[in-house]
Amino acid sequence: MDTLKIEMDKAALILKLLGDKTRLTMVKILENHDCCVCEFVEIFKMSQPAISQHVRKLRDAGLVGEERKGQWVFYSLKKESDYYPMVQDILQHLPNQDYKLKELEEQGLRISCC
Amino acid sequence: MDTLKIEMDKAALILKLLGDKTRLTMVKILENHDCCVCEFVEIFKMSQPAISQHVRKLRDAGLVGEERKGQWVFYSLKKESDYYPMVQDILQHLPNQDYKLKELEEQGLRISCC
DNA sequence: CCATTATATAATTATATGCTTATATGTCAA
DNA sequence: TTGACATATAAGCATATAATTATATAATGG
Repeated sequence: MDTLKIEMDKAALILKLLGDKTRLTMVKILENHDCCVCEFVEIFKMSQPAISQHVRKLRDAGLVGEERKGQWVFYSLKKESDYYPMVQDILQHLPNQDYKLKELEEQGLRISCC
Repeated sequence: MDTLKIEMDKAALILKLLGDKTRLTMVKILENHDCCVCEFVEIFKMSQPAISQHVRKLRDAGLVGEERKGQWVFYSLKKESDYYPMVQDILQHLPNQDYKLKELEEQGLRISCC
């Protein structure tokens, strides 16, 4: 048991963040694929500001990083985060969400810039 | 990867439950020791109803079980829960909380009935 | 039965959260 | 520069959450 420990306060904050179906699904998707905001808008059938606010919380906690590519901002899981090992352990218990991206591709809505 | 998967909705609910410092600490303590409400009251310096409401949420989710022993009701982690494997994976990232029970014992407040 | 101790529940309140609408910022292409 | 598209931010509102106080239930021991 030489895993790095996370302070209880911080762990609770991270779990609260992940304790929202939208954000949890976002993170699960980001496990395998980077995504931009407009893709999430399509996937979750949710307004752009709502999505923006969710990813901001994930970013503020250091769970995801952002990278601008032209008009788009792509989000990715930050594997360097102190919390990443715990997040990974959580994600492995969740069903793969790739089908959501597949649906996007079929509709021609997947962004593959650059 | 043959771990049983948890539906996203349910996983989010469990994570939200654990996304509270008090409940998260309770569960971490219960990992090693059963506890009764009055012990939690001492540990968290919190009112009895507040504690009661927290453990109720954990019980409603099936994360903990209760067993009456005389005047006391002891709570324990339910290892049979579908969520237990995920919970276990989370707990391993948290610092041991046994010192909280040690403090109780030193004050003679640990309940060891039966 | 009564008093004490432990726990649960109900009602209330303050704060947190997540969404909406409106608006601002940023990039691209004509 | 202007218009279109992508994203971010701010303000407002409705609901959820966690605490408190008051009260109810349950077990124990005189």
